Amino acid sequence: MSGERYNPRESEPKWQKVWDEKQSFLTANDDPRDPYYVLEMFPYPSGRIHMGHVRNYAMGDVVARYHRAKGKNVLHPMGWDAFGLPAENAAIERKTHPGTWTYANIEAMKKQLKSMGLSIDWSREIATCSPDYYRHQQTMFLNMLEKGLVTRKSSKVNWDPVDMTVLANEQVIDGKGWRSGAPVEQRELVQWFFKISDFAEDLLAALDGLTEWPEKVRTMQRNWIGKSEGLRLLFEMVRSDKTNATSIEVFTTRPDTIFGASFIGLSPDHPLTTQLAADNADLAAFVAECHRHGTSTETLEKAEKQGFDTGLRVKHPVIEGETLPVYVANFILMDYGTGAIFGCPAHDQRDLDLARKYGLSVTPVVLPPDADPATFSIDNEAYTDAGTIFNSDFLNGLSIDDAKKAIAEHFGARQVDGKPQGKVEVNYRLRDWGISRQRYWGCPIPVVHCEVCGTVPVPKKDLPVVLPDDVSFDKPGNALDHHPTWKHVNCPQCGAAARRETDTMDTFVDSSWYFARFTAPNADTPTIPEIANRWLPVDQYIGGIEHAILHLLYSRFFTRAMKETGHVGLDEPFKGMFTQGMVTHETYKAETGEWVNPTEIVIDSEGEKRSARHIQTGAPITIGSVEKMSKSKKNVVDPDEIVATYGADTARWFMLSDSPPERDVQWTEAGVEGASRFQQRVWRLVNDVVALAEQSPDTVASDDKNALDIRKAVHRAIAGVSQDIEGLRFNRAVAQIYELTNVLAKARDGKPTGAVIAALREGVQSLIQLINPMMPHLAESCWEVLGNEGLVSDALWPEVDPAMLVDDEVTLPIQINGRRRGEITLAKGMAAADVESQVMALDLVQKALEGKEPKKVVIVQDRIVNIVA
RNA sequence: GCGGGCGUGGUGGAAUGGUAGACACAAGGGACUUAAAAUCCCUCGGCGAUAGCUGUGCGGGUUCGAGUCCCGCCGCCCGCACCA
Repeated sequence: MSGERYNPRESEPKWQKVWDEKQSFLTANDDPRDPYYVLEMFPYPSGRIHMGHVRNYAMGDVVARYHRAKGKNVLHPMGWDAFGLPAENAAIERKTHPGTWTYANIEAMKKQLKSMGLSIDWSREIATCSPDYYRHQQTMFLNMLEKGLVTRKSSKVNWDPVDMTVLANEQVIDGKGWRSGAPVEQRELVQWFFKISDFAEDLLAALDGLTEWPEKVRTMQRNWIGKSEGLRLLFEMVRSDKTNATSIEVFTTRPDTIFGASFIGLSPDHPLTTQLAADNADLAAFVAECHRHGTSTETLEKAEKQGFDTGLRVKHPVIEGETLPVYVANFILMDYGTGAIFGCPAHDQRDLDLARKYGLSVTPVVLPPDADPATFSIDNEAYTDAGTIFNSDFLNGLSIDDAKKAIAEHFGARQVDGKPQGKVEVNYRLRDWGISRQRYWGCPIPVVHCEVCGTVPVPKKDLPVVLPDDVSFDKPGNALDHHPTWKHVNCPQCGAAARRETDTMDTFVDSSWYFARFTAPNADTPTIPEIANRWLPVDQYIGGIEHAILHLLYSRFFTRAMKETGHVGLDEPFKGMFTQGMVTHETYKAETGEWVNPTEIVIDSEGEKRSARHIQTGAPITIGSVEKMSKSKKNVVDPDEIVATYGADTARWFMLSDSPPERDVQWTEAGVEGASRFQQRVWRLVNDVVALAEQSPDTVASDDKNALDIRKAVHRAIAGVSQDIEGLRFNRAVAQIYELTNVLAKARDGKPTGAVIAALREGVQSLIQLINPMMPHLAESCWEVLGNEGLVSDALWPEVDPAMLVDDEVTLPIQINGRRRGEITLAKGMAAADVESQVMALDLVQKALEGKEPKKVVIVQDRIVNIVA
């Protein structure tokens, strides 16, 4: 028996079947135990899982199985983020329906996930492309429409010319579409929006309460929301025949620098610019030029500051009799603030660049600390740091903050055009969330456009608005719009011929509430609020950092919107958030420069030197850098092959060991083999101990020192592993399990007495329970060998005996002048005076002191002794 | 440019201000074997024969004591980026 190797290929499917048959991981909503909701970001059904999924779901499963063992009612569901463009591309390439392709992929991936042995309640599985799911999304869209959380407006949008659809700001990365990578163009389109900006302040403020989120993610969201406090300020215009506008409104965060103002800047898209350009061909050409360059971020960055003098002038608001020129400038954005600024070149680099180019005045008004007001001047670098206001009449001598307050009061009390000249205002960078996508494979937006009644919601009794099946992807663009009949309907209000909305929703809408749907996946309503409120927020959410802004911010907004529409009773969907690192692998390159897959090469090691050659041709292969696994670099490892070769437990164990979970992990063949060896070691240990116990049935002399040491090691491990799993430090939990295994194996090999064997028997029992969340199949097999009734998956987590964590002796390091010179083993908790007399009596101490008295003796109880000679 | 993070053996990484390098991988040596695989044992930051000295990117500081805290550099990574 003990000679047999553990065979995961036999054992893993066996236990998966047992779990299935016993419905081990089904979760009841009415279970009275404490609820615990653990969720990993659901996958896009691309057809195959990758190692990133394995890592993500291995972590989630550890958390789920641990809390199950701790007696919680654990919800651990899985679903599919099933709408999206790849299905349409596949439809074009393979002449299949996007749904056919998607559901086939779901089947394939589900099989793969099941082979991992995850403790998932598959009865709650959802696919966002199913009408059973998206009908509720349509209901909520209409609820949100009623509540004024949805608008339709014409807006300049990011247009992806490859995917032929609109992208949200968040989906544009470095000026390129997040999926297609194509440079994004600006277009003017009528779009549906969720009014996420109404929640900007709340979304920002509530970040402080998300204490179980990574600081990095919170920071990224804070920056994205981009709150800035400033002043809206009216500049009175000097009369001109070019326009009848009487004032220009600007937004500034630096009103304290108003005495240094030297021009007004307008966005090329400012209404006044547009008006002036109508009669001014040169200005029109300038604006057109700005638009040409205005699309990609890269060009923006390098673009020179350019301005166009409109000839208009405004009155300087605080310097009597002085006027300022009005420029149109290429760097001013229309959709931030008011689309107009006042330029203070001395204290803003962009303004300075423009001022130098057009010879405008540069007056410093903030004096750096220690600078001499008589000689301080600005060269080609604006001064943006703290200082004291000068050259500024009634603001002189104030700090920047005080000056801001003073000038806000000053302008608040004055009137221009019958309004206060200045008004304190808060601005956010966060824009409304444009959800319209000109695609077929998405959730239809349930409205009808009627010439008479305008935009009419589809009556709720007519939901869901279902996607038509008979679609063709022969033409580029929106197949829904191209469908011959689908969009032609009668107006639900007046009955006249009308047109269905053919935009579908951004797939980020689908993933903004799936976590709520899991709590009642078959309900007739989007949620059953009492049930959702019991489960939510998700106790532990785990996923990739790439969703730090998009998905997590949208979900936070959507949860608030669901609260306002009565579907849930809370604001924040995710109490604990964890972002795991990527899975990386070495890259391999042939002499031809082509990337080569790891399976096609063999590594030769000679000492520490490694070289690679092609298996078939023997051609030399260059070992390249370690990179994120990607198809393009061919440095991917297929989870199916790993499971087939080593088993799921080995893959899971390796994904959890060594690297801290938030950091990248490097997949190596040697590492996997190490994990696999450990699996065999555990199997052997358990079998050996069982055999020993059978031969030596008599038990327990509890004062046996060796047996006690084993028990202590076991309980230390239980305590440590529990803490590490709760803190998501899986690599440290793994290390502690190794440590315990080493202790137990050593005891097995050391001619164990009856008492030791009894302790060992208990020890391996606990060890298997500690291993269970990580290698559940192995654990079940060992559990069986140990002669337990039932499944280890159903067993409660071992209890820590606090008495076993206490040592009555402790070994203190002895430092002399901060350097370690020796150690002493004393009774734990010994009084400082007693410790001192014991330590001072030591030869090594007396030798070091050379007969002198120590200057000082520091004793930290049970930790350290430091003697200052 | 702004914001955040990180820098520890050959490698991945441990270390509530208290014995730096737990645990693992790689490497080297040995045992068992006809041989191999598997397994087990030993060594493994550097210098040194030992005692010892030295060592956590670099330079300072606080402290009885610093990988950890503070200041200043250097390097790498990530995010945002004409947001007034």
